[in-house]
Amino acid sequence: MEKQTVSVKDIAREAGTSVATVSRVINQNGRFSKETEKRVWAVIKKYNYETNQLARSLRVKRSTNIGILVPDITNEFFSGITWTVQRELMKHGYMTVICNSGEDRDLVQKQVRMLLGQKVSGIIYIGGAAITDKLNIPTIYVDRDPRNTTPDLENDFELIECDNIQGGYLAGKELTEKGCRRAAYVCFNEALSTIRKRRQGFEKALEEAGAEFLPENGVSVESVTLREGWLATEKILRRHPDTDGIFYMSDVLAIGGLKYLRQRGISIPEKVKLVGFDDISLSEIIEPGLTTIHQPLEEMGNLAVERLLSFMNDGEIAFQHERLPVYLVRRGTT
Amino acid sequence: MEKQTVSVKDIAREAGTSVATVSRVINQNGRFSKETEKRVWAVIKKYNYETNQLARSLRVKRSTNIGILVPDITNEFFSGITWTVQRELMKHGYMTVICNSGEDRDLVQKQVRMLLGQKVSGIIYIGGAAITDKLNIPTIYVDRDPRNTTPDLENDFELIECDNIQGGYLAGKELTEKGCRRAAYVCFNEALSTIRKRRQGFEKALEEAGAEFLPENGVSVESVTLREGWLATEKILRRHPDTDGIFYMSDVLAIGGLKYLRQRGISIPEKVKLVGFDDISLSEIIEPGLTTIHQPLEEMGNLAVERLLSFMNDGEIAFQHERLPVYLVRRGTT
DNA sequence: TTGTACGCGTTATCAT
DNA sequence: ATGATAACGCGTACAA
Repeated sequence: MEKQTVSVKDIAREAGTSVATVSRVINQNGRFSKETEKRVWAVIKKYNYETNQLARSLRVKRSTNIGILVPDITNEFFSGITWTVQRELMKHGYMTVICNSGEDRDLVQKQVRMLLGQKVSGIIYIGGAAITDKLNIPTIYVDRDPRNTTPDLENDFELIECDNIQGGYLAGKELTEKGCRRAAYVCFNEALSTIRKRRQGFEKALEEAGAEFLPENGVSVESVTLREGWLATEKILRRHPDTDGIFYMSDVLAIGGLKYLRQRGISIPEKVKLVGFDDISLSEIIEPGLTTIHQPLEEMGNLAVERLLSFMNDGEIAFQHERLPVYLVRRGTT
Repeated sequence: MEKQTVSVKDIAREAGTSVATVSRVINQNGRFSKETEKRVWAVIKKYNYETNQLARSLRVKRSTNIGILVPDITNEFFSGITWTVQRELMKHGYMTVICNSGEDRDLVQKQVRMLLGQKVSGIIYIGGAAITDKLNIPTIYVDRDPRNTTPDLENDFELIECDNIQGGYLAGKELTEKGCRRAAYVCFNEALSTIRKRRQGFEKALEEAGAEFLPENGVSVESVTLREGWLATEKILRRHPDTDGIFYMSDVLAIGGLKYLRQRGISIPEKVKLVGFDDISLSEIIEPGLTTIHQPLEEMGNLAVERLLSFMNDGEIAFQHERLPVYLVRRGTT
């Protein structure tokens, strides 16, 4: 074992001064002579002292940590936005605590409690569903609208989302314009605001085009994985072999579906056309390239941080709901 | 604003007892009457009290948090192993603080300091390169051997890695057995133990097969992205148009390379054969399926947690270096 | 069974 | 410019 945790007291003793002075030097508060400062720094270096953040946060009643809640870190969309947020927060001197829930509602609760117990000064809640308590610290919701699952929330919360309705609409429009008459969709959790809005826009587009829309042509999967996309596609084509277009509400699902169609020798886009959502990097790489709805991931992350900072610093609480535009990226599946 | 943070003192007052009793009830220590326990719990519920982890950890000198350091959360290999570790730690009552460094050395240092300042009880260091200080708390290194970059470390550290030499060897063997005579490789950071070992095994296989190996046929990329894989492949083929096999030390790079070859109309595997490393889910989905070296991601994560727990609890420090077996997954690129 | 009082490592206030 | 000391919220030894 090395030496036990060295504290300001140790530094003070060694530097022949008091703890108050050491603290002042460290935080560059108050005044002190150049000479003692030198001495203090020297001892700090010598003992490799690091201030105990626990004690510090306890004392000042706030930490310099921000919590990020994310539903599925293995999905590139979420890991990408998480990374953006973390990088941006860092520029402003904040450390980031990433909590992955794996879409587990109970776990989210535990994680929220941990973050609160840890006295983080803010929370960025990506894919913010399934929280029951209203948070009393600065919080920015990103991607999913929490109102469905958090009854306490009225409109007094900040939300950064993309235009999901428009996204769904663009997807539907692309399919019908390319000739689809019997389109289906694959969604994830129907309770999520993102999913509902995307479907809403999708249905509107089909309706406008006078395309037949079979409500039972929607399939909901258990989790967002390639395999689930594969299975969902199989289910759809088994039920309605004449399906000529599928809208997947996540690129990961779409790519799984693409795989199924290729294995079955079903030609894309001639026989079946596909549109995804998110525009993750794979979508460009896969063959044929996946036509999809691009989400402005970076902008969402940056805006979230910007809002959180002004929330925390200026205390500004506008409770804005920002809706960022999306656009269609046309590739080989339509 | 809601009520300010409620503490044990508040609970004690309201329950008509002392702080000591409240604390005992919460932690189920010592003895107390069933009756007072009831009363205390009731008040706790009523005020929605949550213990301040900062204060608690400060007092008991240890937290129930574990830090995870990971170099690139957007890479499925790392996010997958991170998720496994987190899930497993949770089962044992530990919360997890994920720190993504984006392969930034300076950032890693900052994050380590934060974790230490946060008094985490342990650290799982995935892809553990670029740390200068020796950690004085239970630490398990996963994937990368830290000795190259952490001079202080002799052999007194725990490491969980896969058999990288064997992996490289299997890759080289596969290529030569399928007829490659002029193979190249694409690596990431040549200083990393994983990379060096993979290359070592690869070269050995080529040598055994009597295949020509051009040292300058290795390309090192700046970051592990699809784009970098694409560029590296272009570079290789421009330099040596007769290259007939490429070993990518990460699936992400390989898939980027695959894309390049398809765009150039170079037939796979007839003209050029490819082998990747990691076996991420994309590798199975892509067309043609990527032949790659499978890393036992789950086992690595589980073992890391197991070791960390015995390190922390039993104080058992065997400083073992575990090397888990890998195997080749043959798909369409060879 | 329960309460009092101290200490964990910091920072901030008030003296000096 | 510097030092003594209270306070942050909690756990626990000791006393009752």
